[in-house]
This record gives sequence, structure tokens and C-alpha cells, in this order.
Amino acid sequence: MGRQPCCDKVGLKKGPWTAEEDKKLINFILTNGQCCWRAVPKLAGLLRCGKSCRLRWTNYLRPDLKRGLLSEHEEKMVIDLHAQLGNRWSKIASHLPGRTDNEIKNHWNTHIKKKLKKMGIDPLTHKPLPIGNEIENQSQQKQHVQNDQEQQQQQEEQSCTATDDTFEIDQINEGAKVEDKVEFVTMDHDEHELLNGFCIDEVPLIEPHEIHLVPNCAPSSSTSSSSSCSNSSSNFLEDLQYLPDFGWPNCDYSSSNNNNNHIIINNDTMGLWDDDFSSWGQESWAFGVL
DNA sequence: AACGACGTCAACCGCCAAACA
DNA sequence: TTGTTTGGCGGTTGACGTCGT
Repeated sequence: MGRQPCCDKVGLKKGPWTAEEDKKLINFILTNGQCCWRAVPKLAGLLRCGKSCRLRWTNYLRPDLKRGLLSEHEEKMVIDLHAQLGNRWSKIASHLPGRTDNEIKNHWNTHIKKKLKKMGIDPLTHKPLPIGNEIENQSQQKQHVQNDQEQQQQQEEQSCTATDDTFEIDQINEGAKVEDKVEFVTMDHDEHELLNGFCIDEVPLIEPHEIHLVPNCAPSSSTSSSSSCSNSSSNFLEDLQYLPDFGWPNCDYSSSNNNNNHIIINNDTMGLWDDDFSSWGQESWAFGVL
């Protein structure tokens, strides 16, 4: 027999998350790490489906998330990657540290699509839009492009069995678009920059004046500009400062700065996170409340 | 000030591949 | 080997905010 069902979906809450629920989920994950999501709602005292918890965490609560609009460079990367990968948002997101597939997908649909159209570029083909008869041709073109993409994808799949990103990038760089090479070169640089210390213009998930997740070696210098916290989640951040001791095995509370209330988490305490946050690439982190 | 249209984005839905018993 | 569950993904929805009239 297989495993137990994810959730019975009876009496489970749906819709926007409340600050209280967020707090419970954050508290649980920080205490226990990410284990099996099915068990999370029960153990965390949430009337939510495990899937919903996972989504909330990965798309909104994860402390390594960047918030706010995508920078121009990130936008450019998304466009380039979309030209090569199509609507494979998770793949695209994997090249943009701190961004989720959902976020990129939304940004694409709401901002980039329009921008490209304004510029006379078809967001599907990434080629100049035909002059006149645009609307009539679009549906036909969509179908055509879809077929082309499918064919291309099939060819890709046939020609390679490896699926890791490095291989894909190599393939992409060998692909038809020469100009994209430049973008990937700069992306590597950017990724490196991001992984080693969060880029300067990043907008952290948690309001900087409330909670900081910063490299221990470099005190936070967040210059967030226009963080737009969602309605339901703005209050929980304030509540976070009242969270109980998370019980990090080797948390160095003694070294927490009284002014900033930073809690220093050494790398060897991050076992719980290894699966998902290895990309943080930091020697240690400070998770604190201002 | 009131209303409707439009834009944004968090959350849900359904499907699929991988993992598991 | 097979059936079931889980986690992840992309598409879609709907609530909420903003803008224009």
C-alpha cells in the first residue's frame, strides 16, 4: 500500500492566511525544519492542507525570499530565460535567487508581457510583432509557436538525458540566440553576487525595521525601497518579535546585539535547512528582530 | 463621493513524476 | 511490480487595491 493521504480536506481552512497562522507555521518550520508537509499542519496546529502550508512557506514566508518588484536586470534575465525555456517558471526562478516561480509568473503576466508588447515584441515568440492583423494572427501564431516549442523541447529531451541546470545553460548557450550568451555571462556574475551577500537593492521578506536576515559577517545594510507586504501578513511580522525561543541547537544568543536583537545562527546549526537553503552560501546568518 | 473598470498577486486547482509500501 | 501518496509545477481564480470617470 502507499502512504497516507495528504489531507482529508474536511474542515480545512482555505483562503488568505492570517497573521496567527503565519506565526504558527514559521515557528514550526524554524523549530523543526521542513519534514513531511502532510504532518506540518497537524503538528503546527493549523487547519490547513499540507500543500497549502508548503505553498505559503515557499512563496511567502521563506526568510531568503526577496520581496518587491523585480529589478531591471532580473526582468531582463526573466525575459532571456523565458525565450529559451518557455513557461517553465520554476526553472526560471532557479536562476533568480530569492524569487519564486509564482512571483516570476505573476510578474511576467502583469508587467513583462505588457512591456514587451509595448516594445513591439511578441511575449510568446520574443520576436517583433507583425504589423497589422496582429490580433487575428495572434491565435494562429500562438498555436504555431506552441508547436515549435513542443518540437524544440522534444528535440532537447531526445538529445540529452541530463537535466541539471548547468547542462541546460550550456545547451542554451549553444542555441540559436547568440545575444543571449551575454546575458548568461552577466547572470553568472549576478548570481554569484547574490549568493554571496544579497544584492544591495534587495527587498527582504520581512520589513527591515522589524526583522533582519543578514549575513553574520556583514551587518544588514538593507536599503529596501518599496516593500509591499500583503494585507494579511503585515501584522504577523510585528507579532514575530513575541515568538518563543526557537530552540536552535547552537544559537548564540549571547552574541546577539542588544541594539538589533540579532540572533546568530552558525552554519553548523543549519542542518535542518540543508536541503533547501544550501544556496544561501553564507557562513552564518543573523535572524533577528529590531 | 460614488461607481465601475482595470491591475495586481496570493492562493487554489489539477495534473504529473517520483517516492514509497 | 503495482497501486497509492506526496511534492512540485504551471495555469487559473478571485479578493483587494488603484485609477479614471
